Parts: sequence; C-alpha cells; structure tokens
Amino acid sequence: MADKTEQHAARYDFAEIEAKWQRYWEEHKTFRAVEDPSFPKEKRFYVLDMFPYPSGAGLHVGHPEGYTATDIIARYKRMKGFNVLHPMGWDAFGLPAEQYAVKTGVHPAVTTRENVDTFRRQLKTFGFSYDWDREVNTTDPQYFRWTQWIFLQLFKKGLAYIAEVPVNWCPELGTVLANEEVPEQIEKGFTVVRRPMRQWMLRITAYAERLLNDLEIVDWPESIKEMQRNWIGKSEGAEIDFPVEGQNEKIRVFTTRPDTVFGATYMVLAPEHPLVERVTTAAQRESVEAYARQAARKSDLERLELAKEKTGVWTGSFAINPANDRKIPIWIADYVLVSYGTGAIMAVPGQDERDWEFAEEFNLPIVRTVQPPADFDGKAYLGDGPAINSGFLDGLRMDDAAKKIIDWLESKKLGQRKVNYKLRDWLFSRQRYWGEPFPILHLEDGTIRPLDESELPLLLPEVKSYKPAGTGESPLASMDEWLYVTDRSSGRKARRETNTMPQWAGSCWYYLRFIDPRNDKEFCNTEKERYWMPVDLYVGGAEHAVLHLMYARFWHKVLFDLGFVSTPEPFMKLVNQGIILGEDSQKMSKSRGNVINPDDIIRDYGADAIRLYEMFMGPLTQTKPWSTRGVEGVARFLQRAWRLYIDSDDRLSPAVQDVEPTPDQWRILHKTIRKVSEDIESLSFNTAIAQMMIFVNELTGIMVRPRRVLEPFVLVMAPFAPHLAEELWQRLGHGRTLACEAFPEYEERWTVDEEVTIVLQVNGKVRDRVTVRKGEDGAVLQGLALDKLQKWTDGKSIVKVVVVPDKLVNVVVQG
RNA sequence: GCUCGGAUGGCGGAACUGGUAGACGCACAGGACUUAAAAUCCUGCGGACCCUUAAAAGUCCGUGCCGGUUCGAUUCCGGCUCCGAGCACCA
Repeated sequence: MADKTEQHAARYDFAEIEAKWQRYWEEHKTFRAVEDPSFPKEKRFYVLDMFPYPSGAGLHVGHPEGYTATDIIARYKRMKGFNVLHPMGWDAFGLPAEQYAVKTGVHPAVTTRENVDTFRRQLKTFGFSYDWDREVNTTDPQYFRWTQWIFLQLFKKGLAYIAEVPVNWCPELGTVLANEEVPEQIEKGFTVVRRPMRQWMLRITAYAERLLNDLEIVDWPESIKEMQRNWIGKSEGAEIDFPVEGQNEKIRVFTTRPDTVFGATYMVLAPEHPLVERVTTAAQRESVEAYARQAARKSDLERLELAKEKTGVWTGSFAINPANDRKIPIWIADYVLVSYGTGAIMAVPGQDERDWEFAEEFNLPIVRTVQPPADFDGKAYLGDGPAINSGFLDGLRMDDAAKKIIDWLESKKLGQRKVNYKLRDWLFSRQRYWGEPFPILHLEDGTIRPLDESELPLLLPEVKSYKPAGTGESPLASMDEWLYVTDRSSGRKARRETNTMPQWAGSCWYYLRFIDPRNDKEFCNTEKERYWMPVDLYVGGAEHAVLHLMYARFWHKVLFDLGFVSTPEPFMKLVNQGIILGEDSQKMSKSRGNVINPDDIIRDYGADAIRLYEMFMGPLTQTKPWSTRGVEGVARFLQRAWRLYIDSDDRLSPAVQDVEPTPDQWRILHKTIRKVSEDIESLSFNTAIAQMMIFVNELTGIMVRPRRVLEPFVLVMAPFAPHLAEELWQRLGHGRTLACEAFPEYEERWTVDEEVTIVLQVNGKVRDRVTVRKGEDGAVLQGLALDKLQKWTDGKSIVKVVVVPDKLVNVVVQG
C-alpha cells in the first residue's frame, strides 16, 4: 500500500511553473540558433513548421499538433548534439484582413498586427522552442522587399510575363482567382466566370520536368508526390497535323495514342479554338456561334455537373486524316478543353470512351484499330492488343505501332513526338490591396520597366477605400499620387502596376529568410544558406500538397539556377499531420459548436498536458477526434510523474535516494530510453508516451527511488513536457536549463530481459506457456514442450516440432 | 470513373523482418480511504460456452468479407465490401 503522503500529494502548479520556464527561456535566449562552424554539416538540423496565416480567430487545436511534433524533434535533436534551427513567422498577406478592412475601414496592417500578437502570445504559452529572434512577417516591408526582389529575378530570367488570358473572374471579390483557388471560392457561394484579362503569369511550366523528376529525391508521403505528379500531368505522345479540306489550314492535335490514328473518324475543336471561325461554313455559322456562346457561359461547376452528356455542333467542313486520306468531319464540343494539348483532338471512337459516346450521340462512324480480347463486350477498347484496320501498322502492338507511325509522320512532316503537361503557367496577379505590389512600371509607349533594386521595397500606398476599383483593377488604381511617377531612367511618365501578388508569394521563400532574417543587403546570405539548407523536416497540413509546395519548389529551383541557393529541393522530408476532429468526430466548426480553444485547455490542464495529449492521441499523420477526457488522462500521468520526485510538502521526496538501482529498475530505464529515442526518430510520439507511462507506473509505489534512474528519465520526458522536466531538473539540484543536456543513451544489455515467456502450441494453437532464461537451448525447449503438451498430443502422432528460440515451440500432430 | 490511404474491444489506439492479438490511455464496474463527496490508490474489463456458492482453471470464436500460401497470418498473395482524401471529359 502506498504511504499517506503520496496519497495526498499536492498538485503541481503547472501555471506557475510553465510561466517561470517560458520566462527563463526567453531571458536566456535558450533556443537562439547560431551558425557555429564547429558543428559538422550532418550535425545541423533545420526543422520547420508551415507558418500560419494569423487569422482573427486565433490558434485552434489543430495548429499545435504539428508544432508540438516539430518542437519535440527540435528539443530532442539539440540534446543529441545537433545545432538546430527552429523558427516561426507569419504568412500575413491575405483576403480575410482585407475583407475586414473593406467592411470596417481598419487598415489590414492594424488587424494583422493584432492577430500576430495574439498568435505569438498563444504560441509562447505552449513553450515551443522557437528562435523568436528570427520571426518573420511576409507583410513587413523589410520582408516583402525581397519577395519583390525575387520577382525581379524571375522577370529578368523571362519567367514572368504579361498575357491576355482567360481568367477566373470573381465579381463578388472583384478579383481573379488561380485555377487552384476556384473550387474553394465556389464552395463558399461565390460565382466565378471566365473572362479574358491582362495578367501576370509565371512560367512554372518551364520547370515541369524538373518538378516532376526531383520528386524522386525527396522523402515525402507517397500520396503527396502522387498528387503533384497528377497535377503536373505529364503525358507522352505525338502532335499530328490534319489538313482542312479545301483550305490552306491545318488542325494540330495532341494524342497519347498516335497508333490509333487510322481510327480517327472525326475531329473536335474546343469551342474557344482560334480556328473555329475559319473552318465554320456559312450554313453552320449560326448554330456554331450559339453553341460557343453557350459553352462560354457555362461555369466550371456546370461543366462538372453536365460532364456526362456529350454535346457539340458540326462546323460544316472536313479535315483529311493524314494516315488514310479519308475525309472526316470537324465538330466543336465542350468536352474538348482549349487549355489542354492543342485544344483540338482527333476522335477515335473505337478506342476512346468519350469519343464513342459522342459518336453514338451524333451517328458518326466508328472504326476499331486495336483488336479487343475475344470476350470483350464493351464499347471503346483502350488496350494494347494488335493494331487492326490500320494499314501498315496492322499486327503491331501499341509501342511498336506508335513508334512506326511517329517515324512515318515525321518523315512526311505531318507530326512529331511530343510531351504534354497538364500544368499551366501560374496566374500570379490579384486585384487586391493587401498583397505585395509589383515592382514594375508601365511606360507610355507600352514598354515595361522593372524597378531597380535600390527602389525596393515598393510600399503599398495608404488608400481611402479597400474596395476593388470595380474596373477589374485593384484599389491601388485609384491612388493617383502613388500610381503615376516619372521613370528615373527615361524621365518619362509611367504608371505603376496596380496588381498585387497572390498570397502564395511570401510563403515561396520564407524558409530561406529564416536563415538570415535581418539581412538588408541580400535576401539571404549565401554562406548561411549553405550552413542550414535544405530543410531537414517540414511539417504541415496536407491542404498545401499541390499549391504552396509546388510554388515553393518552383521558386527554389529558379533561385538554384541563379546560384542563390545550394540545393535543388528545399524540403527533404515532409510530414502531414492529421486533422483533429471535434469530440463528436465531426470537423471542428463554429456552426457545429465543437471547436476546442487551446487557451482553455492550457488554463485547465497546462501546456505540457495539451502537448502530451495531442501527441498521445494517435499517429501524427492520422485524422483523430479530440477528447478532453483524454487530456485529463495525460494530466494525471504528469501528476504521477511529478510525485515520483516531489513530496506533498512540495520538496524533493525523501524516497529519491542515491542508491544503486535494482536490475529491474535499470531495465525499465534503458528500455524506456531506447523506445523513446527510436520513437522520436520515427515520429511515433504516441508509443513513446505509452512507454513513459509504463516507466512511471513501474516506479509508482516503490519506497526507494534511485536518483540514477529518475534523473535520466527527466531528460527523456523533456522534449515532450519541457516545463515539468525543467522544474524537476532544477529541483534535483541542477543549476541551469536541461535544454542542452545530453539525451540519455541506452545500454543494450539492459534493454533485454533475463527471462522470456515461451509459447507452447499444438497445431498453431496456444496451449501453454513456460518461462525460461533468455537464450535457452532449442532442444531443451522442445523437451519441455513435449512434456507440458502431453495432454494434447496423447494418442496422436507427432509430425513435426517447430522451435523458435526465445519465442515458441509448435508441435504439429496428426490423428 | 481513376489514384492514394484506411478498416483491430464500448472509444482513441498498440503489435519488431509472419511467432502470446488488444500495450498505453479513455470510458465503465467493484473495492480502499472519507461523516460524505472530490481527488488519490487497488482490482477487473473482446465475445460465447462450460463449471461453480464464488473464484481459479478450461473449451470454442474473434483483427471488414471470401479464398489461398504456411507448422503458424492483424502481418504475405488473389478476389471483394465499406469508409476517407485527392483528381476528374487531360485526348
């Protein structure tokens, strides 16, 4: 039975202790990172969180999940002798602050500052070991001058250009949206229409191949890599020219199956295709134009819903299939997209399901060019059977046929091999106020002059209204005194670019600014960059799988090509933390009323408890529901751990003694060190915590608790529950923070038990167990087993005995 | 439709390269302490059956479903079902 003092031990005062150590770390700058050259490259560790957008709602419990994981890693690595860079900052440009400004007239900078203060205060209450001296904010002119500077590098390299492109225009927001942003806004109830506008584009397509290939060299979740691969959408095939009958025009198509060209029985142009007008006959003009108008009006959403039905109109003219010189009709249909390939297809209904449906709908001929399997009863067959009805390709399989037809087309100058990507250039401008202004002047003659580096940062002007100008331009367009300037070099009048950059811009390179955040000569010092890069571990939500992670990789590669950074990829290892659901297992939302505020949890249970709980809930990468009962559980564990050391009178317990630990105590300690170290390395924090609980359970109730076991355990807990650990460390008589103490090493011999339980099976069923010393001879085990298992083997013949030392004996019998 | 994940007690989850399924925690039940409650501590806790005053012991079933490989399968293979995420007329 436990003694009286233990039963009535005082609760440890987490509020006081946590505040005390947070103050200590801040005053001593415990977690400041310095580029100390005495650390070899492999002993430097850059662990990064996806920095948050500081919303007005403050931190939710989802934020600290990833942040706690990286903090455990950061603290652990420091204790393992690494020089650790672990920074935090704010991705603070964005729509919410601007929309708030439109409503209230409060400058977004003011809102942003307030929100950042809240976020910072909240994060500090978790005791995260960030180097706060490196804090950055994307809306700080000293930050975005370098965002503008990088844009200038892109511009000079020809990777930024203005184009008249069909954009996704959102009238309610008064801005265009990137393709990637459209579904989200539609979901919110906004309308999005297609409309051509002059926009800044970034030539990300120039990097498509490298963005695809370099996925091989990063350690990312397969699902994220796959999403990026799909987004880039590489496909190999051929472009083929189809002459238009009776006109000096040809229609170029892209196909991944050039081997099926003999089966092309008609052609389809996207309604927006530039050749539509010229190939349309007078008789068909009216219906073609009506169809094109209707297609243009369809929103993406409608296209999605109507995806199943095939519609289209004949243009009245014909093309010539270059493979067999047959005359085939030219149609327009919205199932062909102007934005992919050449915006035109050769339709091969025999092999393509969509073409098959269309051909059936409009009674167009269908010719099979690939032999389907004998039992095939479907419609379009896309397979790799031998070619049929294909002239000189007959009998060849897909790959050979494709090669032969491409060679033939190339020799006749009718087509060539072609690689195509789904990836489009990045629409980079927004008609908003709260973003980085482009460092660009438009001269009267239409030429574009980039600002000089010395003219950066180009600040946002103060405006009277944050509303978009309504003309499709940003609010900046109404600020004449800002807008019109005299160009320094030419002395001519110039107008500033009124667009601002999208929110993604600042997050494309922030991980580099953390390396050298106060540098006013360069965006990042080259030597420091070489010191820290690449990011060793990057943790954040899966919602950034394609956008942020693709854009940042793109900018990084540009900077790499320009010699500004030393690694081809920025983020070597990526981990997506899972979403935390409400207690009702539903997504947390205000309307459901199931939102958990971390401030409340810290107030009631302490920062160490919420940290520990969020790590104990389950695997980091998994979606899992919140349980405040669960928080109570880990809070109880922390109390029990505390009471191993501290008595009810709040002093070091007399049970903590300088005595030699028993072998069992050595074993539980070393097993714990081992399990926790290995689990931290593999980010299996939940099982690491389970092991710490086992340790505490085993030592609870023991009257004499050796210091030589308790002290290392404090260090083991430290990455998870740093406040509690620091306090215990101090009370054990240590003068300074444990943050840089060496993490305990385990001794192999203490991680194995002397005795093991051997399972005795008959025909694979467990019948008995026996405890023997570890390493017991197999023959002895077999003898023991046969003896113990007689009851089940009597009267049967023993076919075989399987002996696995230290594990089991399985007796196989018959009869 | 395609791609990628996943499915284990009342719940969250554990299980090394095939070798004791259910660690750890939550909930629940019983008990100790208390005038009482809270807190704390101790014990039990997958299901069915058998037996018994009770307990122990025992038997069978059990990791989404069906089948296979194996002395032995949560783990490997084949085929399905359901759930989640992403993509979606990409030629």
